[in-house]
This record gives sequence, structure tokens and C-alpha cells, in this order.
Amino acid sequence: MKLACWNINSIRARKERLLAWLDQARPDVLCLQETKVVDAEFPAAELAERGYQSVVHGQKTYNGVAIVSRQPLNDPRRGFDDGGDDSQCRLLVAETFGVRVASVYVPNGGELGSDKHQYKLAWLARLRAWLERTARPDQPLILCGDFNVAPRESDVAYPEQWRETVLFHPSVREALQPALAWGLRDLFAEKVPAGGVYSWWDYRQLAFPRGDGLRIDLVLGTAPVAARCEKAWVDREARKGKQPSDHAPVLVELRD
DNA sequence: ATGGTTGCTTAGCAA
Repeated sequence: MKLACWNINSIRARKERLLAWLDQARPDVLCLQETKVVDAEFPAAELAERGYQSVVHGQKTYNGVAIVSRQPLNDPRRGFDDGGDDSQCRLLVAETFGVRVASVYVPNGGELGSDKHQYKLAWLARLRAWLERTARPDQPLILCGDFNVAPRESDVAYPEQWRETVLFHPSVREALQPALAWGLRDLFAEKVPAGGVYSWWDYRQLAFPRGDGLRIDLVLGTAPVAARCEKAWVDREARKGKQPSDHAPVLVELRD
């Protein structure tokens, strides 16, 4: 089973690119983030023409997550459903290919010390609580998407310059740890030598051609999934050319 | 310290 995750940064702006990429990459499952459309505007019919079913959790203008799969997507669930703020569409989970798959869009966090930074830290704490409440570390679960956190020094091209930002500050790296400690492994980190492989490059200041990237898009899995993971990679080609997303897809291949 | 770019929506926010 080949699974991809991709922050598409507006599925309306990127629809033709996405369809062309699907025809070429042919993942079995694709988790999308930042679709930025209400559910009725998600291009489910065009995906269905290519053999993909969809479940969506979208909103206007901001956020929005989706999962598309070549097999049925069972028992979809939206948001934390923990009594807290669920107005931002950032979490969607469904079962497909015998695996519980979650598409995750962690809050960016804005400026260090801002309310958005605090919201991000709290959101990651809620993620750990949601795992405890709704999942088990001995069952097959994949949690993938845009975490807006680079976990390791080697996941950042210029760590000194990024440490004082909300993508690599110690506070957010620490806030990610409880979810990992619950029983999630970084599938990409286990398969690819550390350093020099990134998934996001800022649109500004020629970050992509300068190689100024961060690995903030993660594919995490419980032990039963990690045991089946054969390889992982980033499709850098998808970041090139005309009007790309600022993120590249991250992929993993699981043994059947 | 600011601004650099893109998308959505229409001047300004979010990323």
C-alpha cells in the first residue's frame, strides 16, 4: 500500500496539478491538507473518475483536510470531538486498506509568543488526548500531514535561523513529543538517512532554489504499521514548475 | 527590524 500526504495549499488553485500528479504517482491513499474549500466544492467527482473515493472535512478559505483512497473509507470521524474548539477543520480519520488513517493539519502558530502559538501548543496536547481516547498503539494507525513542526535539527536546512520561529522553536518540538511517546513512530525518519531532505519551502526569498527547507510534513505510524514500512520519500519534483504548492508530497510504501 | 510570496477575497489576513 502506497500512501502519500500533501499540503496542497488550495485544491482549487492546484486541482489540475493534483490530478496530473495522481495519474503519475498513483498512490493508493492520499491525505490532503489546506484544501480551503467547503465539502460541496471538493472535486470528488473528478477523483472518482480516476478511481478514488473521498472523505472530506472542509471549510471556506482556511484549513480543510481530506482523505482519498482506491478502497472504501470506513467510519470517518471529524475533529477532536473533545468539547474544545472544533471550528477549524484540521483532523479527519477513516479506515482504509485495513489501516486507520488520519489526515492532520496542525496549526501554524503565527509568531512566537502569540495567541496562535499557544493555540498550537494546546492543539498538540489535544492530539495526544485524542489518541489516548480513540486509538491503541498496538493497532494499525497512520497519522500524517502538515505538522508545522520540524522534529529534529537535521530536518531544518538552517537550524540557527529557524529556531526562533514557530516551526522549529523548542516549545513546539517538545509539544509534539507526547503524541510520539503515546506510540507513534516517524516512518520517514526510520527509512531515510538524516539530513538534507525537506517537505516545505517558503514561497518567499527563493527558499526552494536556495535549498532552505524544513521537514514539517510527517508520516507517523503505530508499531504494526512501522513493521510493514518498506520505504519513504519526498517527491521534490512536485514542488517545481509553474504554481506549485509550497509543500511537496511525502510518501511511504507498506508491505501488504 | 522589515519584507520577501501566494491564496482568498477584495485590503488585509494567514501562511
